[in-house]
Amino acid sequence: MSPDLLDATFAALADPTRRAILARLATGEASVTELAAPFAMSQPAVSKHLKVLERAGLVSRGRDAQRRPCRLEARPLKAALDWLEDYRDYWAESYQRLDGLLAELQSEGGEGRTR
Amino acid sequence: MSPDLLDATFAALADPTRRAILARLATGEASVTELAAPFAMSQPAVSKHLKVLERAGLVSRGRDAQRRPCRLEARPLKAALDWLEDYRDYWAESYQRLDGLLAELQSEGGEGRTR
DNA sequence: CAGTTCTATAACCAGATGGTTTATATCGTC
DNA sequence: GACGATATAAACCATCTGGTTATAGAACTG
Repeated sequence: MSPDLLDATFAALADPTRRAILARLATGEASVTELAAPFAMSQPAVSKHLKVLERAGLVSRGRDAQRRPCRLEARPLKAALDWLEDYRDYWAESYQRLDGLLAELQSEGGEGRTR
Repeated sequence: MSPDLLDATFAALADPTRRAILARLATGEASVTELAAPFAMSQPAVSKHLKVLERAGLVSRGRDAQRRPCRLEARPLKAALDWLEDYRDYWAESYQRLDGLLAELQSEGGEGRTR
């Protein structure tokens, strides 16, 4: 997976408002105003959060008259989870068995990116 | 788990440099300069990244003479993974069976936080 | 067509982030 | 005690983030 998408996904998840939005969307589609209702913040603020979620591919949007219903897209969540799975051995069992882990990690490890 | 810790954990993971550092630490303890070597950035920049990881509880540090060896702490990774697990049903199987999910999500969903 | 509702955009602001360079502290060695 | 190596801290800067208010667009309703 492209690192940039992982970046965007983890960044999107690093905000409690956005996690709450995802939680709400797990119960079904919702419009922007429906999503904004529980929060003590303006509607444009929620629209911005939705854009962040959209950029990460976590939310897609439809069209229903003047409403733009939001739907949860879980594929990036799976990618994030897959990344985390590589570290499962660290809190499980014997703190050993990191054999298969290394090969997987090296692919991103030696990048030398500047940012 | 406290939302702030989840915030810090996901935010820490949203940077490829920091993920690479964690990958390196999965192979064992390392000093700051060892960690900085693969990257095209100054050593203080890496120290800053380490501070972010430390704040998220993902890295702990020891003392070995003038070296401050870093060690991976995976517990926050488990917390992040646990959060993601709640959405597993979304990419698996039938896109149904979200029953048990709701109760779990409601705890964070209705916060109404401002930031 | 006028008004209302839903959403997006623009302009602005404070604070965080990610990097830099320079300086300072800590520790072992000679 | 001076030097070299390791790491932190400080000051600075550009950009991003998360919020605001105000405005504009898009689509239904009377």
